Amino acid sequence: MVRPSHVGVSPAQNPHLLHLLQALNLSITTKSLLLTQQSHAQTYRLGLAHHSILATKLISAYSLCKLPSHSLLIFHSNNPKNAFLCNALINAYVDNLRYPDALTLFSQMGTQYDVSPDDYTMSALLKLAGELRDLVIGKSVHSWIAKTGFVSDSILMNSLMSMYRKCGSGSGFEDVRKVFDEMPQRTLSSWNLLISAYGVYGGSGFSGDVREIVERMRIEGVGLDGYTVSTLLPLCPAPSDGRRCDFGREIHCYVLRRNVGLGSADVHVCCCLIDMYSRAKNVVAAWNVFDGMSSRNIVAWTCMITGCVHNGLSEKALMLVRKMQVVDGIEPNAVSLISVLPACSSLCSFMEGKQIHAFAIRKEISYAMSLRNALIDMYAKCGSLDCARKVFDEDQHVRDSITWSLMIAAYGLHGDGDEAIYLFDNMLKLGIEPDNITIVGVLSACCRSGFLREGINIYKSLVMDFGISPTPEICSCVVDMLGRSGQLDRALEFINSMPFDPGANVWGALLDASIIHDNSEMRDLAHKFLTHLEPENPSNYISLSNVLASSGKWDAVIDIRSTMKDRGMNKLPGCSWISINSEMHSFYVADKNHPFSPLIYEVLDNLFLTIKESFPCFDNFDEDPLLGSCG
DNA sequence: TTAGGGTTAG
Repeated sequence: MVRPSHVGVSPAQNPHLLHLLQALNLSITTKSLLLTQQSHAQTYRLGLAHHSILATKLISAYSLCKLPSHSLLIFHSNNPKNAFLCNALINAYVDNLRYPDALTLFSQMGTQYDVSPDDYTMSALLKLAGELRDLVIGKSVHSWIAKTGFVSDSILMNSLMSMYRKCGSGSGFEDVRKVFDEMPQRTLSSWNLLISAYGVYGGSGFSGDVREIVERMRIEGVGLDGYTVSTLLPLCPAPSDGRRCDFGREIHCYVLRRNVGLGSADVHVCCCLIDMYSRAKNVVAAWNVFDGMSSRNIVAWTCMITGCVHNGLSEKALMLVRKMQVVDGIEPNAVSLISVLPACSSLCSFMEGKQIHAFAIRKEISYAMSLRNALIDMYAKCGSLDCARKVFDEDQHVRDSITWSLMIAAYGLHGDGDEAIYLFDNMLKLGIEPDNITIVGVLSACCRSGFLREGINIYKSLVMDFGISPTPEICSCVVDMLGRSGQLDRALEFINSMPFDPGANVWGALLDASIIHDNSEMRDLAHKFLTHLEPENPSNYISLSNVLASSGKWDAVIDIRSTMKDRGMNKLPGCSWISINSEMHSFYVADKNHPFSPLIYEVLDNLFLTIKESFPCFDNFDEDPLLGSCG
């Protein structure tokens, strides 16, 4: 294709022009506004303000500095227009999310400026179509490519794959693969886009495993680069997926052997490795990758923090937040704080959580919705409903369905069913659609507060008026509500009417309820199903064993304990903990190892006495098998 | 001047 010639002399003939081009290339690489403005001023000083190559570069440079309006001024001051100027401005609009302006300019190219769109124009439009998820525009460009014979342009075809990957069309992976299959020439990016599409669509429309794509790459002699690796690693299954997780390790070995990317200096690849090992519960391997990195950015630190939190290493996660500032001088951002807040919850470390909140306020990032949601969750789980509510009330315009769900669940957790229902009603009145987690939150709140009628009414209304399909978790809440209120027959009737096979959580709810209400027939039924569904879960045996022991049925207890022994089942004893003056105190059931044990049990005995006096129905309190060990 | 990668809340 013949390109329009630029106005003015060539860079080789004019050293000033060459110098300015180099300066503008540097402005583009560094995204420096100062350098862009200085270069812009120089174009006037040297009488090159209307040189179209410089103008094109200036349009791109101002766009990268997030000033597309400046790009437009440059465009207007250069005549006649050519494809370079138009494409640069269309790209500036697309990159700065000004999609309608990009489309307007595209339509003006032929009508107003007498410029024909080219492959670069189409590439920009494919990016726009992808961002807008506009398949009509995307398919129009596809037709243009087919008509003009640009199918041999592998970069443009890669843009087409990218568009189909973003838009999805119901055919999912198939559309992307079709473009890939029909490409006369492929680049490594074509393979990377294919793998990326596999990740987006989970391989639907593709019968094989992602490993088959990698194997094809090997057969065709295409090596993996940093992009390939960081696209593949998130697809490696964690052990909980029930599949082998060797693939991630194989990729890691490949990275080390071939020094993919820049090996330990490739932050992207290392972050993906940390994430892969963390998901595989191999936090030691994740830590080794992190320690071996030659330089770490905020994402790397946050990856490692997340890895620690997901693997129960809460103290280490909090330590990393301090260390990232001291060692690398990197301040945590909103994502880092969101990642570490669950560590405060799991340690019940209210003060640490509050310090993180204060830090977010100081750094003026506390308004971010995700961070506020994480703060609500942390405060509720650390026992401060008031602080959670303060964050919730801060700005009613910065609330999404998760914000509401968290606050409803917080009231449920703290036994305030009335407020949970009140908030749920308000949420519906404001037109915010509840999702399954909101529903579980409000039903659990009803259950905990003993609000059977209210809970059942909410459930019925959601199914009848909102057309919500009950999930196993929602059904489990209903069984729990009915069971705890003593309506065991109704709970069983509900289980039998469920549109799917009841899972362990449903039978578990019935088992707990039948133990509370001493219904041995229902208890044995629930236990039978539960152990059938989860034969290796020790909790299912322990709960029954405790009940049988309390009623003196020692033969049955011995049977259960020997079954557990035969199957090698061990259950870690439950543990509670509390942080007092930054010191953690933990307690097991009937634990008397704490130095203040005599005092603690004295206070506990007094509490039991007070409850007994207030509620005579608790006369058999200290004979209760679940509480007897405390006294 | 056109394509592809990493961390986050219930």
